[in-house]
Amino acid sequence: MKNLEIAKILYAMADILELQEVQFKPRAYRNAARAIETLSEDIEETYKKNKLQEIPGVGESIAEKIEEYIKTGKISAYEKLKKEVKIDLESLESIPGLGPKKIKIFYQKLNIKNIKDLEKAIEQHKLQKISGFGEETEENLKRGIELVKSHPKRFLYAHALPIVNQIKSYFQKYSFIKKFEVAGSFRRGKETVGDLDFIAVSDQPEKVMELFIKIPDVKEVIAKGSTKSSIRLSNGLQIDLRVVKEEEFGSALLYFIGNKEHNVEIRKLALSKSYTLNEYGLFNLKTKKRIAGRTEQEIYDKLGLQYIEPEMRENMGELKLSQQHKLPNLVTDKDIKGVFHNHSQWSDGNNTLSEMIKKAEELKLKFISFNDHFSNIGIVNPLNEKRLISYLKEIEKLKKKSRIKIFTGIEIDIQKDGTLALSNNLLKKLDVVIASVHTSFNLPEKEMTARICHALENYPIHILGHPTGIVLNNRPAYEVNLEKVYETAKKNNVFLEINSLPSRMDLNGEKIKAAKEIGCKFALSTDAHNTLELGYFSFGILCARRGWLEKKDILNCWNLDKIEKALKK
DNA sequence: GCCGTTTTCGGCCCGACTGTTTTCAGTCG
Repeated sequence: MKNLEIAKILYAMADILELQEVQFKPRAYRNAARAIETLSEDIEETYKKNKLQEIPGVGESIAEKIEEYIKTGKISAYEKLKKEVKIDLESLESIPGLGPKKIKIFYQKLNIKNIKDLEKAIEQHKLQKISGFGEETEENLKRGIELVKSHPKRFLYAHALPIVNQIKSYFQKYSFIKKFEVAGSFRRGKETVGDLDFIAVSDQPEKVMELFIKIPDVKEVIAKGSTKSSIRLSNGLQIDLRVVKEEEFGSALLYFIGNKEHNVEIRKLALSKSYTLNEYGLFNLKTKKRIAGRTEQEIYDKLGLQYIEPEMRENMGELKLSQQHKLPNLVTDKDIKGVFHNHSQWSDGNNTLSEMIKKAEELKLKFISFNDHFSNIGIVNPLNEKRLISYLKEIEKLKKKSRIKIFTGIEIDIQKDGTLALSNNLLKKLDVVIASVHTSFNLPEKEMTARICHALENYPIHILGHPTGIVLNNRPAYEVNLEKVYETAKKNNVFLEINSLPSRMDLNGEKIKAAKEIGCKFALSTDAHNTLELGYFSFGILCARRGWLEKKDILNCWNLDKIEKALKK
């Protein structure tokens, strides 16, 4: 798949054009890049079908450039732009407080091309000598560089969750704060968040701001105004807070939940209906009179839209469905009857089988599936054929005592050549076979795709475990043609895993949506290695909701009879 | 460069805060 490569080039072109102060084109390139980045189909296929211009944001000119890339591996317009601008824009733009305009000035005056040059210039206090720049700009950029170097760009959702809860309870105890809510990518349930956004309703915004910059663990106050402030915690996480009036709360939520592209589209829609929308409300364009703003629902209603769940607000076609009142009825935590893919002390888990069962009962689950490792990787204390027999015997015993349904199973490695280390006869004796890639992550795309598809086609596999192999902030996804994997999974009745571990969230929402469009079904896994993680299925639900899934798409939501039937191979 | 429920030409979302210099451009979300 060349989708990401092409998107990256278009983004880079947008950055350069912006630097050259070309009007409007940067946005056109970014729109196209984003659409290509999230395209479920291999763009070469789209090209072969002569449908490039059906991608939103792609017109004649960009289509030609994509064609050129597919044919030659290059886009000459990009090569030309690169020659004109020899600046490492990507890394410079990642520094907070530094945008295209300042980068341009630094380049023209001081020949700064990258972060290293910038650091040197700051050290020698050269920036201050440029008119319009002072000591503080230098200091801020210095801190920005340190930040970029020292902290991961994004925080895991699950790591942000306790911080969100602490901040909420910190503010909710004050009577002059009427409402306090989290927005931003956290509210949209993204698997990682870059920062946290909060909205408060209060008649005394200054007082809220004073409280905010003094919350425990603040390392730095980035900005402080009368209604909007930003701080950074000592762990590097940035937190923004905006205070609004009661009648503005809905429009403020809408704005701060985002995402940005969704906001742009919804504002354009407002304009087309002779309204204007900002964070303070929906207004009549001519009279400037307020039409709505107190709740999100009110605004959606006035725009003729069905309420859109935050997890869907990614400008991926949700607005169109909302206009037609045809949005999916998203799955919720309550719809989950049980969880797949759990480990115990039989392999690399921390708890015994019975401790895990007890916890599942406490969580009011109706079933649990045990899938300890079957592998030749020593570090996970894997099952082998001999130990598997004892494992199954113990589960049989526990089944008799348990109040909930227990599925037997294993998580087995898909070996480098696409084979599994257990015969089909033995595999068929298990209720749930999960097959995953745990070794040789660096295969070329073709080999990796063939490896996974071979396993799916030749073994009685129920679930493909963590299909991309990504470990967030740690290991990239392996190179694989996901579209082919999805198609093969569908053809062979293999459920795609939604792995709920906070560091995996694999498949994520975007990929789930693409797989759903191909017709795949999904199984929700906890991949729990202890009793605590057994409760983490809500993280997987976030992915499912971001992937537009309904109850019917997820095995875990079906009746037990239907689940058992679906697991017959 | 893209796009169309007024449009195939003329638009392209909107506002707060900072740092610098005295009225605003740049950045960010």
